Amino acid sequence: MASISDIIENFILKTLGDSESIEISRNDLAEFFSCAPSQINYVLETRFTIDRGFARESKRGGSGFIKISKVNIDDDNYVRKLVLESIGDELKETRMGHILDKLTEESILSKAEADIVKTCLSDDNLIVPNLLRDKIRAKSFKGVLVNLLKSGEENK
Amino acid sequence: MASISDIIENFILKTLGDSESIEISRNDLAEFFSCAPSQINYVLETRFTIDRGFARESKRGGSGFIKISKVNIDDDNYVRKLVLESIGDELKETRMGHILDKLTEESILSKAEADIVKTCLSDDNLIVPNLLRDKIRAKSFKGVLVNLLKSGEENK
DNA sequence: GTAAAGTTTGACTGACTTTGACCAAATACT
DNA sequence: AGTATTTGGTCAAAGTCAGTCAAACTTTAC
Repeated sequence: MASISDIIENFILKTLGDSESIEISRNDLAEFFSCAPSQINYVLETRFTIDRGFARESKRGGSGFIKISKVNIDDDNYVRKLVLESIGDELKETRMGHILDKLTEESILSKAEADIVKTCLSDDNLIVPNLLRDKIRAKSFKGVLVNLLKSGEENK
Repeated sequence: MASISDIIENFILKTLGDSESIEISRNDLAEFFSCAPSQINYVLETRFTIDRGFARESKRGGSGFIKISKVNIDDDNYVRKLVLESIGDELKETRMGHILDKLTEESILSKAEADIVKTCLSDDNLIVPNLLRDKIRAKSFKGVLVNLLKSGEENK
């Protein structure tokens, strides 16, 4: 069964549709779904993240709003940023999943390729202590991304 | 005599029927059979394994689930043999390279896909002691192969 | 009859969700 | 300006699922 959070996520996605961005009212949405306002934040924080290709802005006070926009990526720069800044020395499975989904959406990787990475670097398969797992994943995943940049370079 | 585990196994098999996959609730099932929830895990771990042609996914927390899907292992004999017999518990980088080349030759994998696996599971990236490295590689690589069988099944 | 293998149980852990009390910022109205 | 009102933000507690592991029990094999 879908949770409220899932339902709200889908509602927002649908509302977003093909638009580049939308503005919502946190309180209105919360009332519409009969949930706590902070539930809206929860949905935004867990589903409309940078890794999944969204950016958020908001304003408080009278006629305040929450704006959700799609991040449009210049391929190389997105990947480069991931490698150089965003990922760091540790990477959790969930976060890698989101990034891979985004890369697939942007046709930087095929779904088959993304699935391969997910499998290779899953918690299940990386049979080592937790912290080390995240470290290996970060290193390996960045390796894949760097290769991506390299092979992209060849086709120019 | 049929143990509870056998009964649960049959129940799941029957529920699965001709479907490619089903989602169950661990707690509901446990309550239905008046057993400990972990008994469900036991059934899954002993009966719905890769070797028997099943894959599992799950989510915890509110509206969590356990998803069981079929994997057809009988189909592609080469890959199947690799998974079940040939690879074993350890796999050296060189050998994996050879296998991947073979898979590419046979058009079971694209070169890009093979390269991704090579990168993910290279000695360079798997920053752990040597023996452990080969173990991780064996497990991860077999995971990739099983997924291959699984997705092969979907395209029919 | 004993050892090994398979099964059952439950305590503990971890992941995800929901809720509400309290906080901070921006506007609207004196 | 100063204060009330209207937003949204944060955080922690409670709730809801599934995972793990080891001890106890049962069946099977020898």
